Formats: sequence, C-alpha cells, structure tokens
Amino acid sequence: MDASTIIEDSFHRSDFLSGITEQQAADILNRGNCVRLKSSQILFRQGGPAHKTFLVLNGRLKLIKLHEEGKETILRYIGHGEITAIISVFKEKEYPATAETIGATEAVGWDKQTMVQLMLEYPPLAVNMLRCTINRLDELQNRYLEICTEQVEQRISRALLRIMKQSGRREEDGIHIDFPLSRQELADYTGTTVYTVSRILSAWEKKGWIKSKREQIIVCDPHSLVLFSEHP
Amino acid sequence: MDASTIIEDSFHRSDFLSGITEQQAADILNRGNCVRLKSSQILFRQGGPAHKTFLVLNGRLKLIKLHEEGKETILRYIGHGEITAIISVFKEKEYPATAETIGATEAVGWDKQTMVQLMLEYPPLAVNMLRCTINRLDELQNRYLEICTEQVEQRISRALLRIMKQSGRREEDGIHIDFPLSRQELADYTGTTVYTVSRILSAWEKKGWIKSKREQIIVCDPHSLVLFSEHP
DNA sequence: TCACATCTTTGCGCCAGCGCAAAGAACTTG
DNA sequence: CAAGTTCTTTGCGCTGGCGCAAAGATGTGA
Repeated sequence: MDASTIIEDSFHRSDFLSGITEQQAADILNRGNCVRLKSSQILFRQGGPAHKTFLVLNGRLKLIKLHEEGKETILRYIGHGEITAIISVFKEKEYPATAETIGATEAVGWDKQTMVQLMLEYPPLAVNMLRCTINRLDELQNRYLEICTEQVEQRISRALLRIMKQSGRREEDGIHIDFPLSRQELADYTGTTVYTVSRILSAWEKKGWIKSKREQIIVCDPHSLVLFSEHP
Repeated sequence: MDASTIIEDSFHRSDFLSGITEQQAADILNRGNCVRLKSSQILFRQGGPAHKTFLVLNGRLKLIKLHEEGKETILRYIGHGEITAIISVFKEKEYPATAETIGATEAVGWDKQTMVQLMLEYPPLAVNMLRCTINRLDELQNRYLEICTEQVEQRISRALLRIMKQSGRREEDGIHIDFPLSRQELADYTGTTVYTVSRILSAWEKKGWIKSKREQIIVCDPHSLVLFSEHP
C-alpha cells in the first residue's frame, strides 16, 4: 500500500479527519511520524511518558489496562482511521494504558507541539478530537452499566455484537470477526475468565449461533444473539 | 449567595474556566441560563434531547445511567465548578444519563449555539472541555479496570476513598463525606447490592475505620482504608 | 405524637461463576 | 515429523456475594 493510498483511505474512513480536505489531510499526515510494527508489538506502554498521539492507518491495536497484580482488561480495539492517546496533547501526562498491535500495523504519531500547532492551523481537528473522546466515553459508560447490571453470558453476547459491528466481515456462512480473537481476550474484555467464556461459546456453538476455531469466531445467527443480549 | 460571589467562586474552582479572566468568566456565565433546583430534582433525563451543557455553580449532581429493567449505576458525582453534558455541543444527540440534584443546586446551562459561539470567542474553553472529557474518561477507565479485576470489598474501599477525595470535609473525628450517601447509592456506584455494602461498612465500623449514620459516612482511618484498597 | 416512609442490618439459603487440573487440539519451529 | 508452545475444553469442588425476608432505626408530615 503506497503513501497516497494510505492517505486516501485514512481520509475516507477517519472520524478524526472529518471536515478536512484531502490536501489538508495529506499535510497533516505528512507532518507526523509514520510507525510500522509487526504483530504483537507495543506502540506505547502504560505508565510511560505520553509523548505522542496516534492515528491508526491500517492494522489494529488493542488498548490494554494493567492492574497491579498481573490481571488486565481490554479497554477497546482501535481500527484504522481511529485515533488514540489523545491525552498526550496535555502536558506531562503518562499513558494510562498499553497499546499492542494485532497483526502488522501502521500508525502516524504526532508529538504534543506538532499536534497543538496542527489544531491551530486546522480548527476542525480540535472539534473532531473532542467528538472522538466523547464517543469513547459514551461507549465506556455503556460497558460500565453492562458490567454493573448484567450477568456474564449477557455481557459476552453484547461484547461479541459490539466487536462484530466494529470489525465484522460478512461472508456466506456468517459474519467473521476479521482479526484473531482468543477466549482469553474476550474474557479480558468482559471482565470474566477464559473458562467461563469457553463454556459459553461452546453452548452457543451447539445452538448454532456461532462457529469458532482457535482465535476465530464467526457469528452465524446475529439475530438470536441480539435477542438474547436484550432478553437473556 | 449573590451573583458576583457565584461567579468568583466558580471562577476559582472550575477546571472548565481555567485560562479565562474573571471578566470573561462573568460574560460566559451571564450568557447562559441559570437554573435553581431543590433536592432530588432532575436537571436532565437520559434519552431526552441533549439541548444544553451545564456547569454546576453550587450544590451537587449525581449522574445516573439506567438499565432497561430497573437497575441503574451511578457514573459520577458532579460538584461545583464541574461541567457535564458536553455531548450537547454535538448535533442531534440524546443525554446518555440522568442528572439528579443532591441538595439544593444551582447550575448554568448553555444551549448548543451559545456554547459553540463562546468557544469561538474564547478558545481556551474548547481546550478545557477536551481536558475535562479526557479526565472523565480516565477516571472511568480506572473504575472499569477495578470492577473487572477486584473483589467487591476492595472496590467499595476505592470508591469511598475516591468520593472522600472529591467531597471530603476534614473534622476532628475524621473526614466527613459532605453530602448524604446511602448504602444503596454506594452499591449503585460500585456495582453491588445494598446488602453487601451494609455488611462491609458494618465490618469496617467494628474495626474503627469509619463511623456511619443513616446516609452519612465519616472516614476515621483513611490510612488503613488505603492500605486495604491496595493490598486486600 | 402517631403513622408512614425510607434506610439499614442481619440471618439464611443458594447458585453463578471462579479457578485448579488435566487432557486435547491447533499452530510453530527446527 | 517430532517436540514444544499456545489455545481450548471440561469435570469438579468451592465460595463470594446475591437476594429474600423480616426486624430495627431514623426521619417526615399531618
């Protein structure tokens, strides 16, 4: 994928660049630093000084928050066109989470000064940033409500549907989650354990709602899953 | 409390107004609508059209998110100087939560057009809004991690400490939570039940960590509580 | 001051989900 | 293809915390 394609693609997909012309987007992207990473590498680390804000060009990140003793939770998956680590715009902060690549991933990073300068030159950027942050907050508030009020099986159904909407690819046999997603990750995403996720997915597979292999899930019957997620 | 005192106080306390002169703050506040509410009244309702953004002048709000069947969670308490419902700046949205007053409360509300106009006139406002939103997101990410990885007793200790920092008043016998806080609310805040909260607070009272009456909590031994919250 | 409403406490039984252990399945590497 | 690694499944026992029920405590309004 050459540079112009990247720019064009990011331009069309990114909420962060809405209200920005294609030329302006090219300028904005060119003034950041491009990072190419292989799978399972760390883009930034929780606790490290928050130097840069990143926009994912292609590939995918998972945003992981670590607890003192070993445990962790997955805050969110970040696909192409999405921005992360906005916190770095503000002075002297630390990254509140770790970003790890899922598959080969390219991202553009801007340091504080550059981003502030860009926001001054292109006012829509600041507004877009605010909108993106509000959307994140809204999503997390919904998940917080879920984890407070719902049973595990219901939470997993909602999680799978959410991930499906964000990263589903429609094929004949159902909607494929288009990145490797293990039982452990689904557990970390929903606040439960591998064992419980495994048992529940097995049960769903028996009902024909999903099909699954190692680190791969196909939702065959989204409708039943939606019904269940609303009336367990 | 007369108007100038309100302005002065808001000015000194509000993260939202940082980088704004006192005169400018007066202008900003005057261009909103002031709302005075008694205790336990609704400022805005989840699902209703998000017309206005609010700044609490004095008193306090609790931000409640309701689940389909009866259950609910408390997303956060909003004290004076704090802003809420920033989402209303963006078009055609609904309030994602309900705000209810705790005690008599005054707030200023700005509608979309006014707020957009103000942000154009006073650029720091937009930045402050972004910072406030990022702080909310950060706090909620921390609570999400807690609820995913910690047991109930630990979560309640962290919740109480958090509320204490935000709304504690130091007196001889300990740090008083300076608003009525029931067992039910603490349960809704931490994703558990009244029964469990009651049992745990009783146990802490026996240990001398807290004292409590109906809807009132005094933290006598914050240190022990901190130790426990970190190494249960 | 009495009736009523609301909040709190505690005993008790129960079960959703945790977590160990161990086996099996799938992918990787030399 | 053999050995090692990582992911998944399942049986089993256990327990943290849920939630009913009922009594007590505290506050409010007529």
